[in-house]
Amino acid sequence: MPELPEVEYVARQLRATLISRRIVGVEVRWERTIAGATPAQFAAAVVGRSVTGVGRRAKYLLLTLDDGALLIIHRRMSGNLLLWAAGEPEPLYLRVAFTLDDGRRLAYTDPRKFGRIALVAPGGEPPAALAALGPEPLEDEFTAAALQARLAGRRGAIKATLLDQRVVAGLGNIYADEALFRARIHPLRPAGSLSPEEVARLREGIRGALETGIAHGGTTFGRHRDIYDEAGINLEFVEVYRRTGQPCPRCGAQIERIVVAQRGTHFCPHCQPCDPSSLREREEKG
DNA sequence: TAAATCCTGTCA
DNA sequence: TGACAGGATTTA
Repeated sequence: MPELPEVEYVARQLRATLISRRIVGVEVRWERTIAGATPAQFAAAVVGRSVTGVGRRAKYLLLTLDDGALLIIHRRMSGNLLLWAAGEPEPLYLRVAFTLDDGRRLAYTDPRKFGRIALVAPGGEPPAALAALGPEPLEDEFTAAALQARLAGRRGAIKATLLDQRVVAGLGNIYADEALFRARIHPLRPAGSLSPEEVARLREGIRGALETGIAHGGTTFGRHRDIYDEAGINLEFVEVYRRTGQPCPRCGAQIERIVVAQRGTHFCPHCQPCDPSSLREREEKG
C-alpha cells in the first residue's frame, strides 16, 4: 500500500480540491470496499453532505463531513483516489465513485480490493485500530526519547517492529528499509538493543526518509498515483529499497535482500552490520 | 511469532 | 508456473 508519504501527498491534494464540495451521489461497484455498512446505508449517510476537512492519521485518510461524520479511507496495497472529470473514460478497477457538486467525481480504484472505506457516524467512536496507533513520526512528539521508550524491552527485529503501527504510525516496507539504511542499523537487530545514539539516528532516518518521500510525491514502482493519476518520483531517490545487487550509494557494497516478518528487506551489509561495534571501529579509523 | 487471509497483476 | 507485491487483521 501507499505509506505515510503517499497518503500525505494525496491528502494535501484532496484538501485543495475537496473542501466545501458537496457529495451528490455515490456508486459502489465492490461492496466489500465499504466496511461496516451496506452500500445503501453508506450512500444514505454520505449523499448530500459536504466535505469540511481532509486529514491524515498514519496511512488513513480522514474526510470530515458537515454533519460531523468521518470517512476513513485506507488504500492498503493497491488503492488510489483519482479525480475523474466529467466526460473522461472510467478509470480501471473502479470500486467506489463519489459524484461531486461540480460534476467531477472522486474515484476509488483498487485492483486487489484490499482497501476499505469506513464511515463513523456523527458522535460515533472511531475504530479501535485508529485509537491504538503510535505517534506520528513527523510531529514534534516523536522525539528520540519517545522512540526509545517504545522500543525498550522488545526482542523482535527492528524492521518488524517499525512495521507495527502501534509503535510508530505510518511506516511501511519501503520507508522502514530506507530509515534503517539512513540510521546504519541492521534490520535484524533486536529492537530493544539499540543504543541511545542509534535510536537518535533512527528517529532522524525515519523523518528524513518520510519527508523525502512526500517531497517527491511518494514512491511509485507499480500502482501508487496521485489524484491526477501522476506517479510519484521518489523511486529515483530511494537508496536500498528494491535495489538488490546494486551498489550502496554510501560505500559501493552490493545491497542485499533478506526476508524479515514475511517482507522483503533491503540493506547494505557493510553500512548496516549485525554487530554495531564493527561500525564504530570503522568510524573511529575514519 | 508466524501463518493464513483478503485479491489481482506482473515478472522471471 | 510460481514467486512476489506498498498492508493489516484474524487465527493458530
